[in-house]
Amino acid sequence: MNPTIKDVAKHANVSIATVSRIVNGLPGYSEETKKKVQQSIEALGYQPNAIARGLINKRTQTIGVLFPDVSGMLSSEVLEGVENAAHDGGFSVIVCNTTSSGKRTVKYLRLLQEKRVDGIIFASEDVKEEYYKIFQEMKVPVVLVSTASAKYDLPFVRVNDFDGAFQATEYLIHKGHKVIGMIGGSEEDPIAGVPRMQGFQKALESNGLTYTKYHITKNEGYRFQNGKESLPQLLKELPNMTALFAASDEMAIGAMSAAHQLGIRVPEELSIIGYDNLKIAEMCYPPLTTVSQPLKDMGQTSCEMLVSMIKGEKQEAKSRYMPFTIVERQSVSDLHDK
Amino acid sequence: MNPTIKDVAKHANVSIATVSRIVNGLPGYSEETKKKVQQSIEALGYQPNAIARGLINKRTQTIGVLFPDVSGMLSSEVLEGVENAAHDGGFSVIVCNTTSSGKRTVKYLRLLQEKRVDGIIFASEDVKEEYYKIFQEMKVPVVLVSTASAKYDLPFVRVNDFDGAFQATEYLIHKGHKVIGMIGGSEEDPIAGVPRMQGFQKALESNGLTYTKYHITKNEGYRFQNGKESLPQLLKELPNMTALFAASDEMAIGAMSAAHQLGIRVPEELSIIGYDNLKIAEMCYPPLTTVSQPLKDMGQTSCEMLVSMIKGEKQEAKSRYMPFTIVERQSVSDLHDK
DNA sequence: GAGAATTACGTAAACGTTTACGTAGAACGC
DNA sequence: GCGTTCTACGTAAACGTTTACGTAATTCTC
Repeated sequence: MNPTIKDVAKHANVSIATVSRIVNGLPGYSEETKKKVQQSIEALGYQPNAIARGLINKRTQTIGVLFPDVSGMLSSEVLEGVENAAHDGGFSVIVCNTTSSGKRTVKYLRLLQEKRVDGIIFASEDVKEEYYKIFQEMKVPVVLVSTASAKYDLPFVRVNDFDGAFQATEYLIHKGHKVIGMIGGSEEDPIAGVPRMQGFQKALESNGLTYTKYHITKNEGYRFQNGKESLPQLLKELPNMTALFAASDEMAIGAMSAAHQLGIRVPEELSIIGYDNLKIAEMCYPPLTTVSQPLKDMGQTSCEMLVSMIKGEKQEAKSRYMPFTIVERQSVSDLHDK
Repeated sequence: MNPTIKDVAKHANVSIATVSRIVNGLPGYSEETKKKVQQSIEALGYQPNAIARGLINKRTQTIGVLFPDVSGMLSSEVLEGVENAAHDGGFSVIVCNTTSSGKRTVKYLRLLQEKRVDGIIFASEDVKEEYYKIFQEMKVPVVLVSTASAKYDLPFVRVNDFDGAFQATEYLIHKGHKVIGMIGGSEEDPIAGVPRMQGFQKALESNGLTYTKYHITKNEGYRFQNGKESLPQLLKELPNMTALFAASDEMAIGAMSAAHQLGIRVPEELSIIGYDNLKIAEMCYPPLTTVSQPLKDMGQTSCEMLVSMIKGEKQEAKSRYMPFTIVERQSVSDLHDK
């Protein structure tokens, strides 16, 4: 098997305690023995065993990350940030794909509990009571990213969706649009669904434009297909609509795709603004104007928060709203120009 | 702290050995004590400590996955498959983002070694000697996904890129195209770069079409931007080109984007076929015809192979070429129809 | 130059499991 | 009824570390 600290000790003719001290940079040995031991380590190719270490330190230097959809573009950008910060902080990350079904989440949480992860990042999903109980049992820090919890006091990192939607809508209004529709998410979704619809509604109303429930189509998810199917619906309700706000980039691009098929030119006949700023937003044609969530940053800061909580620096890290921006590309036209 | 096996033993008035046997389903106790112990486990909320278990079993039930670009769409789809299979096999996955630079790869490999992962999945990157040495030191199974190694005998899971490129090109030829360009990857890349160019060349030549080095633009990467910049170049060399094969979907979509800007209609004036079949392939407009790599499947089977190697079922799992297919969408026109 | 403080180690317990081995009692064979 | 084989446990070592504590030798203090 791999050489252990004992082998090194024997080889260098010292005790294991001394080797341990040298490996961990603790004081208590001469320069001479240090060299001797380091040579033995080299010679044997010794690598400390993190498992044994974890057992005694009660620290695994590992965090768990739960995503409802690992392969989703949103998740993967957040993951990149998380992984980055974790690595910088000396942690590894175990990814768990909860597949947006509850049963698997609990299984994963139990697994992470058994593996004694030092902390958890929980993404894009609502925190159910069941989950929260396990969090408490585990007694490890948890931070929510791209979600939040009304019921439980857990630190989160996200953008203010109400404001984001509000400003996206006002952006369209300022471009001279008067009849604006929205492709929305789910009314059941208190995180990304409802606030974006409310922001949209508020923007219309505070700018003196009419708002009815027919201005929004509701969807189960936030996928391409949802957007594609929503456009015709919306068009039926609002035939003279000149612009629309989609609650996700995927839906926005779905709508663009539907528009192409219907022979509606974007942005000449229909302006579209999205939400997320995924990588695809600049790849589609026309490039999508959208509300940019700093996804990677969000992953990164959430992980930094978690790490500092683990290290005990901040017992109660406080939640953060991340800044969003509207990135202007070419899917929105300015009616004033005509 | 969390209750340990000792606490359970005390609570149930048995020895820790008995508790261990019951927890692990080994024989050697009466139904009566089993019940008693299970009740104690319930009462205390005992969860076995996987770290302690790992220490003694020399099995962590964890695998490491190395990607050069975690947030890339290709990686994330593969990751989903890997995660899935790992979970089914009772393993957790630690993700590592090697960021396509070598230095970090070695650091990660060392880390995985310290954490005593049971196996490694290595994706989309060339296996350098340095890495291979560590693989050997670690003495754990490794499987390559979406890559392969000429020098080292490591099992891989991938598609045959030469064939894929060949068929993609023939697809265009069968649609009546005579002047076909390619947006290629890197000549330095023996995995995804060279074989795809060779497949392209071979297809042209065996169908009696002219091939020159000007038929291919070479690129450092496989990204959107590479494709976008390549189209004008290619058009300069081949002004009467009617179709092109891009070595990745991102590049294909980059080319589509450039075409839009240049006022070239796809597919009427220019047909484009991609490679990968990422999710964006069906989201762009027009939807991209492309050669489909079963990304998720590849992740899944590579992980299944790894797990069975870990379990010792197959000492030497053999490499697998996965089937690709050409999925026809709307970015290629049939010249015979005119 | 004697006592105190410091340095440079070594010893052994602890972390939470698994498991080889031992053993007392029960069941069995005849 | 006596030896044998099971059954149902318990004991203790082992996995590879960290670390509190002990101790001998060295250095310092005056």
